[in-house]
Amino acid sequence: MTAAPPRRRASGRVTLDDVARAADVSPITVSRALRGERAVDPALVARVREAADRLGYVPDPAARALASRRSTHVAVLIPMLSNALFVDLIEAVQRTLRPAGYQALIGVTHYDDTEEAVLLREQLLHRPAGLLVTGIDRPAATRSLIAQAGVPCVHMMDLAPADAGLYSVGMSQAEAGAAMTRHLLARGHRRVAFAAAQLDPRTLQRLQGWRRELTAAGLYEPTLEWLNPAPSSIALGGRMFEQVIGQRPSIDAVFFCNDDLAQGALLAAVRHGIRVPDDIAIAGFNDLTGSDQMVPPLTTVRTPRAEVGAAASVMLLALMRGEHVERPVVDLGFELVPRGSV
Amino acid sequence: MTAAPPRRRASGRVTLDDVARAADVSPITVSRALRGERAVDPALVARVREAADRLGYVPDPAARALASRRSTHVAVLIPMLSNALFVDLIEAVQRTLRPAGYQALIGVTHYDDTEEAVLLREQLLHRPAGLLVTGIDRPAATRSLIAQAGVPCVHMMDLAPADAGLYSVGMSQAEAGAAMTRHLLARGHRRVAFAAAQLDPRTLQRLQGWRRELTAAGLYEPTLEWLNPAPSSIALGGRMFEQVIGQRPSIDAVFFCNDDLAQGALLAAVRHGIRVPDDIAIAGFNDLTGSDQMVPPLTTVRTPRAEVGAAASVMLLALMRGEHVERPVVDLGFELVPRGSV
DNA sequence: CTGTTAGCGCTTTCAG
DNA sequence: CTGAAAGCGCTAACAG
Repeated sequence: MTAAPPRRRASGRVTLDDVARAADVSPITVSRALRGERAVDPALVARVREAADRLGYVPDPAARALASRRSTHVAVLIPMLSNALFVDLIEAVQRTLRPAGYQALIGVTHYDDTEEAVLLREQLLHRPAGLLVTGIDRPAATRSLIAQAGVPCVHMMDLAPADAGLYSVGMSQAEAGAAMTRHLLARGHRRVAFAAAQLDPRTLQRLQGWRRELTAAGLYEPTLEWLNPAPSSIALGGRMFEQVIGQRPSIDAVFFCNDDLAQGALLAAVRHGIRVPDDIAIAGFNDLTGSDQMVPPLTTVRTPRAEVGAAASVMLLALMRGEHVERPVVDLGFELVPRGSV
Repeated sequence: MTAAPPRRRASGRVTLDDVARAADVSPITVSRALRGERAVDPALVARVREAADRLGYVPDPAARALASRRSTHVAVLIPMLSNALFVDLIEAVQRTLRPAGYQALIGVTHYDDTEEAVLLREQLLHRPAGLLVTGIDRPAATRSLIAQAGVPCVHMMDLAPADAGLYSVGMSQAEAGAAMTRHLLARGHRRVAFAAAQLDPRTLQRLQGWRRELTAAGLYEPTLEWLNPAPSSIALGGRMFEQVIGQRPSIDAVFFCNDDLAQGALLAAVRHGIRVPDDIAIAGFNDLTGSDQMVPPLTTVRTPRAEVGAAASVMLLALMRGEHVERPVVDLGFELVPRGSV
């Protein structure tokens, strides 16, 4: 009785075994040599490397994921791609993760907690090696989903409390809001409105910063708050600005929570022949593309999103290697950018 | 000599075998029932489904990819995330692919053929189930890389020649460029410049459309072309506009290849006190966010990128299922949007 | 229509 | 420091 003829599904692909045979070592040694895991004789490593290069060997991610229960994917959750802020963030993340052999899986939550939870669950099935999420505030269920996943996670664009046991790279949104408010006050503005859309957690923190400073100056009034849960956009900024000047002509400055709103306001001002900053000052947030080209150029706060994306990725890379991270909370600060609109 | 005791690495995960045991069928039947592949007795399907649901079974993508040599990933290659056009495209792609169980792997080429080839090679290692790329024109090496990959591919935002054997969903960039040019001529403009940045293939096709119409009208002159290979941006649009009016005051209209350039030009015009369209008309392309808010509102061409993303994904879905696609080339057209700037 | 068997290509576990 | 054996969880191939 001879054994049934082997029916191979030969893929034509160069496998670890091929390399092992070529280098005359066992497959596991190839695996270890190539991954740099455990100590392997330098001479063997060189031989294996040479053979792998010669044969054009490339590890199969699926096989690797199956055997190790860990993929080369990093799930990245951001609220919105149409906010240029997150495009810069994503670009930096990709630029850092790719050379290290990781693939970013981008999930867009549309600022929706439920959608974020769904995306998270989906991504977790793919056994990502790491997780990059935007912000700290989220429902307890989602927080524990992340904690239970057993996957390292770094939070971006905000700072976790030091005792939360979370990793985060970002800046204080409240401080940034406060800084711009102080700038407006320092420039002599007294009735400083705060106009916001979307109302996501970070926006609300900026609102807190504004409130704090205005209250400290004895200038706070609830009627100075213009909050709109609709998605932020240039068009909405124009409409909100028209509301403000129509309903409260005494307001002499508007601090918009995002540059797109402020840009829309600036354009509306041009349309209505309102002089900025003489009639009214306008400030934005994030220093998005085009803000420096507005007429007048928009005073804003530059947020270090590219730096955040890069630093968060570097931190995640360390965590994925199982390394200890000295500073789990990294504050990258912000920069007030005074231009002509204030 | 007894065999070594089985050392299970029990992952705690519910596997296909668990479901098979619970439903009292063989694993392969579970596999087939759940995938709807091949005919399986409806009664068995129901039993398997019930067991799977009860146990909370979720297939492991890595195991599936390894065994079938096909993942649930779709590689999506776009030139740039900072062009809002592609954000809309990506959003539509994700919205179509995700419910069908596919994950979009986004690769950004930065309008670079080499980077595109590198990304393609990387993605192909992950054995994507499908491929979505931007545009038709690319080096022969990259084209054959795609052809050799044995993975269905749909091209977006441009139309392949009918006999190329390629799948594409988009619109004629040249026709769109021509249409805007005719509009400018119809509005009485005679010295119509074409200003472009980036100079990617689709931009150059729009240039061709403009050339054709201007030549037909006997108005073509090489000095009317303002081509700049730098990345497109609002700031660059402003600078290019200043060049045009500084060096060729006789030009009475500028057709920008993208809205961000045109927006920058419009802002520069406000800055310089140039009246648009009285002194000079300005036209854009793509109808990006904010174009309708400019002063005056920007005349542009609306490109159906969301529709393209959705239709291309639907076509790819069919191809991935191995279905025959009736119309491999789908022209979704474009729409001239006359506003105040012309 | 259902099952058996043999892998996919890699890494883990346990020894040496 | 190196290796042998045993899967990871699933599907392709080949029967029946």
